[in-house]
This record gives sequence, C-alpha cells and structure tokens, in this order.
Amino acid sequence: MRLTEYLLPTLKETPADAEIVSHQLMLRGGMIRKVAAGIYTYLPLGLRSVRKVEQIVREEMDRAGAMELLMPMVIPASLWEESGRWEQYGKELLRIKDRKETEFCLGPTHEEVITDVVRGTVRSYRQLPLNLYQIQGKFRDEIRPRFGLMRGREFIMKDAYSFDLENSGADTAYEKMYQAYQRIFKRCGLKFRAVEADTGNIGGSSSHEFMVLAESGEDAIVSCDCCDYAANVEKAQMRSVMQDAGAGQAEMQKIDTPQRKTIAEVAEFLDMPESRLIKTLLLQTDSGEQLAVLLRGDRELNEIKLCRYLDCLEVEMLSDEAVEALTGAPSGFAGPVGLSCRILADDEVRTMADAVTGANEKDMHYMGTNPGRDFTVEAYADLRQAVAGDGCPRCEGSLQMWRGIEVGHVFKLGTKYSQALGATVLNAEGKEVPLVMGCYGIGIGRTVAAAIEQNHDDNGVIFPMPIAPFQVIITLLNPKDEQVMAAGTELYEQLQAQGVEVLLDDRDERPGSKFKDAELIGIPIRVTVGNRALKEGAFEVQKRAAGERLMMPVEQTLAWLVDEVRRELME
RNA sequence: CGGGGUGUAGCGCAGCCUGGUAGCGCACCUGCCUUGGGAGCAGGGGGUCGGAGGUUCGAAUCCUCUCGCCCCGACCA
Repeated sequence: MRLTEYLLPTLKETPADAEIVSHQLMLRGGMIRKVAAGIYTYLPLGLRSVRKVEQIVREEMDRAGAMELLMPMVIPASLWEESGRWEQYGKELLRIKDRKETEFCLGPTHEEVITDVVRGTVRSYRQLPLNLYQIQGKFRDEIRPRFGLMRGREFIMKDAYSFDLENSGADTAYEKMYQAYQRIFKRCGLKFRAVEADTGNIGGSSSHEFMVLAESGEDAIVSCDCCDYAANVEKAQMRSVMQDAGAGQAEMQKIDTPQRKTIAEVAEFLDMPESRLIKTLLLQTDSGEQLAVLLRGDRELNEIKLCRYLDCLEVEMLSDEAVEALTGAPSGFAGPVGLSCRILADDEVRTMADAVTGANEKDMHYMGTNPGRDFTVEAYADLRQAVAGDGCPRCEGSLQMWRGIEVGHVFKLGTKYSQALGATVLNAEGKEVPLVMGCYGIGIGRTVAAAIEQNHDDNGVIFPMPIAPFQVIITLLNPKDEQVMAAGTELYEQLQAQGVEVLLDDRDERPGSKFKDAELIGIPIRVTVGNRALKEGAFEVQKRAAGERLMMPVEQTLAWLVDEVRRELME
C-alpha cells in the first residue's frame, strides 16, 4: 500500500486514558479507536495484525484436525436455560429482547450452541472424535473494561470444542490442543508459559492457561525454580506444612489494644511479627451462610480456593454492621474464641501456638491462644494465597512469582454440557452415552496486545515478523525527487510481486516524521530511499529490532529483503 | 456496585477558586520556504464548554440532577 492512500492516523501525543504500553501504542499507531468503553474499531493497520494472528490460529487448528465453523453472536435464552447458565452467569451476560419480547443474549462463549449443533448432527460414536472451532466476536459485559484490547467487552476470540466418546479420547484431544497452542504462541513470537489454572464458571475438571509473561499482566502466576510446576495463583498450591504445633505453653489472656484494628497495627503495638497473629475473616457465601476463616496474620485469603472448598460461586466480606451483629464488637477485633458461626482455617494455622487473636470486644485482643484448646476449627484446608518463596508442592524447590497475560485457556469439560443438553451418541454396544467435551479459547486481540507489551521500545512497537501488519516499509526521503520516487516504486513493485507485504511511504513529509511513524507502527524492516545513498547506487536498510543501518547495493536489496522476511517468518 | 477522579476543537491541556469577548500547543487547510530524525514564516477553518434544570442583568465558571469516561477492588480470552 502507498501511505498517501492509506488511513494511518498516528498520534504524536499519548491519549490520556491509555494506561499500558500496548493500548497507548495501538492508539498512537493508528491501529484501533475506541467507540465505547471496552468496544473498539480495528483500523486497517490494526486489523492486519489481528488477521495475521487469526491465520496462524487457523493453520494450527486445522493442522490439529479441528474444523472451522461459525456460530451466531445472538443466542436464544432457551439454550442457556437448558444448561442452567441463564441463571448462573450473572451480569456479564448481556441480555436483550427481540421485537416479540423473546429473550436472547450476546454470546460470551458458545458451549450451549455448539452442543446444540452436535446433538442434532452426531448420533454415532463412529462420527467421533470431533473438534469444531470458530473465530468470532464475543461480548461480555465486563465489570471493568480496561487496557484497550486487553480487556474489552467486545473482543475477538477463537473458541474450539472437542467431542469424544470416552475420557481417554478427550484427554488426547486436550493434549492435541495443548500442543497446538504451544505452536501458535511460539509462531506469534511470544514468550509464554502454560500454567495450571482454575476453571472458573466455564466448569470442568482441569485446565491450563497460556500466559504471556509481562509486567502489565493482570494475572499472577507462580513457577517452581527447580521443576516445571507452574500455576495461576488462583490455583497455586504450595508444599504443605502439616506438622501440628500442639498446645502452646502460654495461658490465654485478654489484653488492651486500644485503636489497633489491623494486623499491622496490632503486630506493631505488641512488637511481634505478623505471623504470630491469627487473622479472622468474616464472610458470607452466596447462599447467605456466615462463616469465619482463619489465616496466619501475614497471609492473604485465596477466595477461589475457599469457593471451591465451600462449593459456592462467591464469597463476600461481611459489612461492618454484620460483623458487629455476629461478634458483638466493631470490625477489627474479631477472633475465633467464643465465636458462634462455622470456623474454617488455613492449614498453616494448625502450626501456630500461643497466637494473638481478636477478642470480639472493642479494643481487646487475646494473647496465647491455641487452636483446639481455646477454640474449635471445623476443618483445615489450603485456603491461602501463594507468595514468592513458598515451597513447591511437587518438589523441594521454591516458588517464584510472575505477572502474565492470559491469551489462551484449555479446559477439560467432561460431560457437564452434554448431559445438561442431552448430547449423546450410541457407543459400540448400542448404549446411549453423553459426549465427553473439551473447550479451548484464544483471545485474538489480546494476543496482539500482549505481543506489543513484549515487543516495544521508546519509539514504538517492534512487531515480530509473523504478526506484523506489513513486513517492509519503504521510506522515500524526498518523494518529489524523480529518481527517488522511481527507485522506490520499482523496489515496491518488485517486493509485491514476490509476495512481500510492503508499505510505501510516499507522503510529502519531512524525513523525521516518516522515520518516527515507521518506528511507531513497528514494521520489522525499513528501506530508506534517498538521493544521497542513491548516488552511490545504494539503499539503506534497517531492522526495527536491531537498529543498525546497512548500506545495500540497489540490485541486491530485493533478494536480501525477500530472504530476510522468509527467514524471520520461519523462526 | 463501592471508593477516587475527570468531561472545554481530532489529540494533549489552560481558563472555573474570585461570573462579564472561549484560549494555548499539536493536528488540519492555503501559500512561501524547507527535505537524513516529529522544521520555519504568514494566513485560515474548526466549539451545543458532556446533557438537563436552576440562581443571575449575564454562567465554561455558582447550585441541583443526570450521562459518559478514567483509576483502585471482585470477572476473564
């Protein structure tokens, strides 16, 4: 494309509402424009990168034996009622009505629709295994859209669904997708890691997330420094510390802790480490049950682990009023001694002796309390958030912390949806059995954004060749100079003939602006055409990533470029 | 939803406290000039000051309500 004919609205200044680099650069580079919160238009340049990622995904899905189809974005409520998710999914599901007042939703994911398709078309185990995917716009009415394409409400996703007769087949399908994902993100030029993950409201038995490592990532992940254990902190386990501390020596005694409400304040007041305190969290489940959860003072609750333990969808901290009603004291002084509600505790609490807890009385705490002796814990479980330095659950190593962007997620679904929707086949014995499913997502736009998070410098994006919107940009220093225009145009046409995706910057701008734009939009290779070098019979070539400039004889340039582009596509 | 902030030209902002001609930089248009790192000069276009109501002779500015957007927490590709 010639830039004089292309829509490339670059911005010199950074828009105020863009927080992270990828969002800023996509806005500045003329790749996207916001239409509403979490809703974007992909401008021509941005769309090209999106399409590149889609194409890589397609190739690898097809290679893994999956078939592409396309499902509707608008889905009748009735299907979601069958699976039970119409009630369950909550406000993220955007519900709409048609003119006849029939209810629909905008699809945030498509387990129901695909299962409906398959139950209507697949009757026999001989038609299995089956893996169907689509690349499509999804809508989730996120509580807080942010970071541009990173967390939009409308976003492009590849979602695939596998169907098998038995668990073993489903495991194979899962493994195939896992391998395909490795290939996809590698081809996109990303540094990533697959980690064990919680399954959230998609459900199912096990899952892995593909995390692009980036400081700006919204997820925290841990990995072992010795073995290959890696997990989202939501799910992360740590080496258990099961030894029982036994009853301590101290007598339990009540002490004054005026105005000291937080763990930090009490610890400082008593001049002891936070780990000697027991933190008492008062919570309420979605079914309205109130309970207390005990943690070592320096630990944080992992709500997802708690929800799994309780088999509920969410827990919520009690309001100050509810705390006062339950404990008889203002919030900040809750403790397990004499507490009437159900009490759970993290495993670590079992190892504590002579601990400090709230006394359920204003401005008072207990010293020298011991679980079992002074209060009764209904059950101990792993309820705490992993932190850097915790022991690896699989080996003797210790855990490190990273930030990651979740670009892909694979789930083993089991028969959750096939059972709810009655998707069955006849097996070899002629018996009707529910299909065993898996589902596999990739955030397309998010992958582009993640690539930018990982590949940029002060001057802009540095696209990896496979997902660059164009592979080469030819910068004409002075397009009014006939020789410059002629030499540049010839190279441009030759490159196109060779299948290289090339931009010709033929705009009548000063060189500085053109260099800045070329760097901002991250085209991997730039060819500079100016009369100074042309007099020597040369172009100047420069790779965006490396930066060093190279004078190259005009007649060698075409072959060199074609070669470089092909080589970088292969890497 | 809770807490904090912000809406003035396409973008970045000032003006608001203390009411009285709507401004600056970038971008855009025209001309001249310039052409190896976001030039210069001259001229020009572009605004329901987020919206509604109120106070006032007079509101971007004060008051009330409302909407959008951003940031901090629970959601997820």
